[in-house]
Amino acid sequence: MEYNFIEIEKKWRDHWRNQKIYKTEIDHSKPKFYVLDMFPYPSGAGLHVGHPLGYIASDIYSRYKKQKGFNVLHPMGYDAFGLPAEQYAIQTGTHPAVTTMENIARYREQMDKIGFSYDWERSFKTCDPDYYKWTQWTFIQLFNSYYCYDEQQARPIKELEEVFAQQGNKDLNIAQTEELHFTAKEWNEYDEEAKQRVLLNYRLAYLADTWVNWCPKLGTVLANDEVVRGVSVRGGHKVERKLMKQWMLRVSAYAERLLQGLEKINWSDSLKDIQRNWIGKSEGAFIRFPIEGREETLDVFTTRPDTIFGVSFMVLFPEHDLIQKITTPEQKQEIDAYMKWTASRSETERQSEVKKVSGAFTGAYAIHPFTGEKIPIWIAEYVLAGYGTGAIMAVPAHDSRDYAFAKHFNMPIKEVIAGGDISEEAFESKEGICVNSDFINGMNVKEGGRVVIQKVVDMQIGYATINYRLRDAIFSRQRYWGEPFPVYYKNGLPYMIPESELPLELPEIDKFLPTEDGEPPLARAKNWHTREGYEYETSTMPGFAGSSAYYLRYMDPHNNDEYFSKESNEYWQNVDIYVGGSEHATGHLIYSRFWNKFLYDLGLCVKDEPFEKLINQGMILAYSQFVYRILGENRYVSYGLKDQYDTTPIHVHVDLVHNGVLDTEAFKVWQPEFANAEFILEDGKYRCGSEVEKMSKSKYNVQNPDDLVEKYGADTLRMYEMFLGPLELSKPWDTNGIEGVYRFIRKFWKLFFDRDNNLVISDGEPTADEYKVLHKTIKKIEEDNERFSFNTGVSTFMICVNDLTEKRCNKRKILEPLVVLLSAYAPHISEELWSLLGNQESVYFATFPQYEEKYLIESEHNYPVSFNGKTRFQRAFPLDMQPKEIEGAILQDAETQKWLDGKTPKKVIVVPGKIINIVF
RNA sequence: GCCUUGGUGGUGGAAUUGGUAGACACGCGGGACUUAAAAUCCCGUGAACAUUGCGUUCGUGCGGGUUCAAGUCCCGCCCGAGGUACCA
Repeated sequence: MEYNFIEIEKKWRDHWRNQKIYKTEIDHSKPKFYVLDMFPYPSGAGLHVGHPLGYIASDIYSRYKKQKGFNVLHPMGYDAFGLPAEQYAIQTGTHPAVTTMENIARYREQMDKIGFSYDWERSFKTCDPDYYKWTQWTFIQLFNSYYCYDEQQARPIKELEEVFAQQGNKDLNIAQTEELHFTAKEWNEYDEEAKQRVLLNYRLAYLADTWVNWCPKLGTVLANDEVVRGVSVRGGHKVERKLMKQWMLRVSAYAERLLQGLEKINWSDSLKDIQRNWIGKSEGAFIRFPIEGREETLDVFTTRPDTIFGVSFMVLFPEHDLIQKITTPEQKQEIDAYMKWTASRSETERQSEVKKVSGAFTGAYAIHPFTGEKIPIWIAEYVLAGYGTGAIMAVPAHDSRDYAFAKHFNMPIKEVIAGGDISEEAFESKEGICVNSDFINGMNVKEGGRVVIQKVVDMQIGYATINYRLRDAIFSRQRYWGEPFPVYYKNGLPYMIPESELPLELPEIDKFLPTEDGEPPLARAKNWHTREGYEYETSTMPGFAGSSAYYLRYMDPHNNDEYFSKESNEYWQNVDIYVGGSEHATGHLIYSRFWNKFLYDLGLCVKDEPFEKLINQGMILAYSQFVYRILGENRYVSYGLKDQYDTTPIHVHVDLVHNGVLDTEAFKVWQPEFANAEFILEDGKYRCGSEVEKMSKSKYNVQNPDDLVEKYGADTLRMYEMFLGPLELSKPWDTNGIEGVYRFIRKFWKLFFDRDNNLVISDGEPTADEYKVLHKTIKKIEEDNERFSFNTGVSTFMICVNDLTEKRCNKRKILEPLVVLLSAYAPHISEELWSLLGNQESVYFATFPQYEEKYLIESEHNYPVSFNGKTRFQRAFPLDMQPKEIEGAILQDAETQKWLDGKTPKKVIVVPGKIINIVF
């Protein structure tokens, strides 16, 4: 029998589907293991070879874990709400649901061809009403909760109402939008509307006027993680700052837990660091400065209370509430002009001119709490609205931004920490001795800071506090293709529709554009909400709403009464291995952790963290190939000779190039303009130039997995994608090496057949040498699998097969375990060989082969060594050993003799610490 | 700027706790089979020198250090990739 992968793969694909081999159910007799891929957004372009990289790795691991006796949950679904389908709908009028369904069908077809072991019965897409019902449900729970810092968890808002009625909001340590003060009496006298308004200040999903990233081109607001360097991640459009009433999620309340949680999960340090930076915890002090001649105070947050004697001016962000109140008539014009100027500047402009100093003086002065000095109050763009109090005390001697500002506007720079030279630049070190600083002179920075904080506490003008960079997430999008909010409005205040009415389905509308008066597309919907006479929310939820807890839904995807059953969650717990790209570090992976922690607080799920271990697969780039056209001619010159001519490089389709050599005939046929092309060759060949770029249609470098599956088979593709290099690394796709893997697969196949392609398997007892090969392979593959090192895993197989081919080994006792071993990597061929060996059940259910140590120990580098009275199989010898040849000396104890089995080694060659060879 | 990574043959990459650096594969060169090609198989392939068998020296971005032993650990640089950036 020839190795006919087309037939074999189709046969087993059908078999797996028909027999529902990959159906997973709760099984308390086995330990669970949950392996998850980040589900894809089904785009119109289909999958290219980069997409399946992570899926193949997780599939190998799932199959491996299954073989080790775990009950493995390995699901797949689609992140189906999103901008591209909606943009397409606006252009063509095709409903996003239609586009999405088509794309999903294509994705599914492509994935099926690669032989994944997903349990497709658990699959769903985020735009299914059955699914987003629970996204909406969670939103309602967020709305009905507040966050208690003392308990470090979310609590029902009802509880808070009772507390307010009894004691007002004094001394409550809870998350809030702004600081309010009211007594129980005041609360009880509020009418319903006023109470609701106050409660919004504490809800975990709340409505507030916020400065948002508004993208006019996309017609919607964007979250911080959706904006990079002042432009939108999707499309790269300009983003403006705008004050809008938006739904927000109080993610910031969870900042500390999100930070702490990182300690107990197994993610890469770099990813944890990205999250730590994003959360941005900084310890410092809140200090209240009096303003000369006014009742209002100027509140600042600083991490350097020790530098308070170096303050030479104060700065507010340009839209700060205080500005209108404190600006003096003389300065009014200047301030107004400055505010007008900053308002006109887009986020993009601001970001690109970070180094440029600008600002204006309000004419007002703050009073230094210790010295009584007058400190001028300025406004400037470099102070941010969303961080701290939106106001700073500027200490130019010890902060480079304040330094630049002081230099530019000619303000005093006063050294208060010794150790630097402030004549040229700010001294920002946090080590040093306080000078020119009254009662903290001579103390070090830390101590000085402590004393200052103590002092402001005594004076009741401040306290030590912690600030986080993490902001609340903007949760409204002015788009159609997303989850509708289960919200209606009464007198401008939001109310949730009852849970019994969920899901609130997305209505049909005639056009997907915003309305003429700028309302989101949903405002076009007619007779949608059943509540006549009330306004309803016309925004929809952002992309991360549906993707924040989808992994929980896989545990119990068809449950219509609950998000997921208690039983299923107690069994599956959380994701053991999560595989996906690191581009989600500050978006999805923060929101998911937040969402999960909230559900944990509700008592819905048993685990506080959603993803125990995270594997980041690298991006697959592509080599683009170039030909060099001589300027103004239809002649093309080979890469090595191109410098002798005046040429332009032209992208050429990668399929026309093999190992850097252009197939000139195919090139002529490729496009009409090349039909009469002439070539200047080197060594009789046309060599192309190449460059590493992202995969893109226009660069003719996209590699489609379907083509490769057709040419080499899915098993070869799977193994080759793994063989390419370490999973985490970004690397260029290079089809050239795939032949090597293909050769290996056929070589493996040939072990089972004779010259005439008859199955010939011997039942003979393998030799010790053959066992050694097998056991070494098993041990190595197991190690490679456990650390997700599938590139070395593939190599291990190759070495083993080369070895067995040389030994002409066709013994069942060797080959059968190898088939099981290989089935995680190359399931189709393994399944075929497994059944040819006479097995009835699918190889998917076979257990991982065990090895016997007696053969293993004979492998190189593992020798029994007696040390401290124990015999171990190890490489290293005691440290005092010198390099030499030892004649029998170290192998004389009883244990070692037993292993040597009467044989006497002639000579043992060691380098210090390691045996190189034993000569018998 | 700050944080995180990484730098090994012509190429992708091995080397798990410091222990024969370059596994495995591609490419390249040579050979066998063949009328020929494809396929397959075998040999060689870090560099330099030496060469009829052993062989010698140098080699993991650069410069130092620790160690019997360093790609791996420490100190100081250089370069690349990713993240982040007026976060007070």
